[in-house]
Amino acid sequence: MAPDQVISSIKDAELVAKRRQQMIQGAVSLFKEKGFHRTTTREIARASGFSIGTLYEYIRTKEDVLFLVCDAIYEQVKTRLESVIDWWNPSVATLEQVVDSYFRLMDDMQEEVLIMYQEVKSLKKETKDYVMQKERDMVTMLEKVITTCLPEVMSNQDVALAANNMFVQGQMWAFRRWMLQKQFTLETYISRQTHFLLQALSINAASEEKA
Amino acid sequence: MAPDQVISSIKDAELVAKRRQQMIQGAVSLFKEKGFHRTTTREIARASGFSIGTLYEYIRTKEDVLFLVCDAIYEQVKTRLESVIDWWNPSVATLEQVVDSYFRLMDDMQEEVLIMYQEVKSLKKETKDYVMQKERDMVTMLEKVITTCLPEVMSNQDVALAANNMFVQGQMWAFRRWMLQKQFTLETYISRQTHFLLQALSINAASEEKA
Amino acid sequence: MAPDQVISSIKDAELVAKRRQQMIQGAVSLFKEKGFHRTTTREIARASGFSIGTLYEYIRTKEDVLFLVCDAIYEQVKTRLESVIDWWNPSVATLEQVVDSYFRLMDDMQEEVLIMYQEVKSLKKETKDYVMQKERDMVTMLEKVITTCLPEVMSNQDVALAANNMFVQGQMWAFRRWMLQKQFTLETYISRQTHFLLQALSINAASEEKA
Amino acid sequence: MAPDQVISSIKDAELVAKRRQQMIQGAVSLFKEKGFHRTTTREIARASGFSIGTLYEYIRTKEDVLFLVCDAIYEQVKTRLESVIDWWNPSVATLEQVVDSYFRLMDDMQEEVLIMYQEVKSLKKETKDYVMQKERDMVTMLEKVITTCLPEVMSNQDVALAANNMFVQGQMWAFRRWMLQKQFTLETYISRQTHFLLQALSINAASEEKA
DNA sequence: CATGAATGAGTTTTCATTCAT
DNA sequence: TATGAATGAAAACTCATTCAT
Repeated sequence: MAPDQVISSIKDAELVAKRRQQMIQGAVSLFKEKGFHRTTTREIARASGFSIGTLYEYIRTKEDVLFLVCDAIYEQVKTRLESVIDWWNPSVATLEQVVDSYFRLMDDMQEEVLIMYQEVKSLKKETKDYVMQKERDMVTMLEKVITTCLPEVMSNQDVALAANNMFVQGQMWAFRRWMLQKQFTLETYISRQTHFLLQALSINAASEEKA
Repeated sequence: MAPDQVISSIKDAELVAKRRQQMIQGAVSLFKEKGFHRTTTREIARASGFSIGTLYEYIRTKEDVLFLVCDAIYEQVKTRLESVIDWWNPSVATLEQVVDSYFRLMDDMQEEVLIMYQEVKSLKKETKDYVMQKERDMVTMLEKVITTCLPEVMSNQDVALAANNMFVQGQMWAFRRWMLQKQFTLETYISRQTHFLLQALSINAASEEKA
Repeated sequence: MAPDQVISSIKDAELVAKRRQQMIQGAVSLFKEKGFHRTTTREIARASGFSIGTLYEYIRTKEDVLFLVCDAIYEQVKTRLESVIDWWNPSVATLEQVVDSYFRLMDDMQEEVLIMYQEVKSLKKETKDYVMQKERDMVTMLEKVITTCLPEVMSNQDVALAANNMFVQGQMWAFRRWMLQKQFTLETYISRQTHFLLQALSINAASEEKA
Repeated sequence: MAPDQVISSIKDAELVAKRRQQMIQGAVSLFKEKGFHRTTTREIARASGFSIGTLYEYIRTKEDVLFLVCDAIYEQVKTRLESVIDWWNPSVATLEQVVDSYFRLMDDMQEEVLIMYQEVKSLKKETKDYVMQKERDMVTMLEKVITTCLPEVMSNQDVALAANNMFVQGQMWAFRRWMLQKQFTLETYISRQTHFLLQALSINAASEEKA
């Protein structure tokens, strides 16, 4: 479960998990405040509650911290999103429910989403790919929800597009909050975006059917 | 027009403009490649064709360069977008035309869009606000196009939301290219997004009218 | 016999000897590879087959390891050299035999000789003196061999010089191998050096006799 | 002349030469005192009379300093040795003169010779090869002197061996001073070594001639 | 006796910025 | 105006050593 791309000199796996948990917590709050590049490893150590030497017993490089953080965020989003989907009763209402939950999740995790958006690029290719795969997985999950919950048959491309849009619109609530959160409450934002989404989808489907 | 937030020791305004032009050009290509933080001022000076000493005659801090770059990018996007809008013949076709142009513009400026998305946060509040105002202006412009071109009457909120969605979907083509550009050509992306957008809007309008 | 300059917290002397044996073996192969300074105590512990904590039960500082290693090497050289000398039948042939054995010994222990040459200086005065005394002992031994085996009477100085030359020429085979071992096989090297040595000595003796 | 393996960010070549001269001087005295590994770059900078930042304008890594130092030492030895050889009047007396000068040179540069012997190994292969080539050149020079100055014809191997012996015996005066300089004055050392050398060579030649 | 997690002083290196020429 | 040498604070990372278990 723990990303073992990151090598630790500590043998006790449980301890590694615990310390990394502390580390992620400390680092996230620092990254929120000042970004990855402006945060020093010493600050991370201090915020995690241990010494710089100890920090480096659990990671190899500063980038490892970023990776751990990004991975943890994705994992959290993914877990929470999965827990909400009721695969057994597919219906438009279910879809609406998922959209609602997802948007609320994004609201909860605004800062974390920002970190992802702005810092993932600093990961080196290998680890970036790993993290992005998780994002792909989530979009795929949304695609499945859409396909399952909507009665109309849609092209794969349209499903993909809708899932992407929905995914980004959720994030948009976080990374454009300076703009949106002046004009919208979370409730109206969810409601109007859901409305748009469903109208676009059903009509789209309907019009495609006729054609 | 030139952002005079940034103070220069040089008197000759024309020269300042010229040197900053060189600077922006050099810096953009470096930021594309390695991001703001990993680019050094020496590299910027070299890429701009002058010495580090000269660089500092035209700016006060490294952040100034970032500001100049961000500002220039926004200015460029804004100018090109404005040039395309035909305010005198509002119609759905005009709207479609604007969407098309905007998406193609985003395609052209993928790298620059990425810089914006990932580096603006490194600006200090004051200058960040300045740059974001430009983004606000652009969304406002899109809102006007929507209001003007669509026959139906929509709530301000829905217009704002549609404009934001459209704006972000354009950017999404750039910052999610690793995902989207495997599945879509630019043409199909534009076509399906336009389709979704219009269906959502008109249906939305229609349904609101009835209500 | 075991260098008790180095203090251990462990009481059981036999165990101390055993562990230090492991330690020396591990350290020598590491020092050969990367030198004393570039080798870490953790690596030494691992190569010795126990933990870093255990390592420090048997030594006080990293330098102690170096001392132990140097001491062991000298001890080994000394022992092997002593074992070869036949004090009961002094003759030029015996001398030749000693030279031959010594050079072959140096050939066997090239890496160890290199460690000595390059790292002894890192010992602190006290321990360095201890180690160097062993070197002095060996030269003295060679002096005795020379005096005993050669019929001619030589000045103490000349004997000392000859012993030193011989000693260094043996080491030279190791630390100048990049140069010598392209031009000489061990056999020719031994043969020519022996030739030089004997000619110098006898002639010298002869000439001195005359004088 | 200056080793341009080592890259500097400073353009003014003269300045580079001057600063490196300062650097070498500072570093040599530190290396003499505590060796390469125990000397910090900050100490080198201070001893050179400039800041740590400036130090790094003239080199890339700490190892560069070592290379510069080793190179300078060799260059100095080589130059001084060359200057002493009188190629126009080859004779045994000339050979003796060269030996004498070389041994005195080694006496002058004892500390530097020690640095070479103990630290060259820390250079990376590439630069080590470069430095060692200089040593090879010097031995070659000695070989030429021997061949030219001695009337007898010797095998190449014997010439090479004699040159190596002579070379190492000079260095031996430096790196075994703790042993030798108690028993010998420089003068007696030179005189006896010369004696040995010549006797070995001529007799050798003589004996070979007979054979 | 053995272990290995914790520590933090110390090391090399970078780089934004200044200022004399 | 233009240059580029000089600066030093700050950063990432290492590693000998300790000590609780």
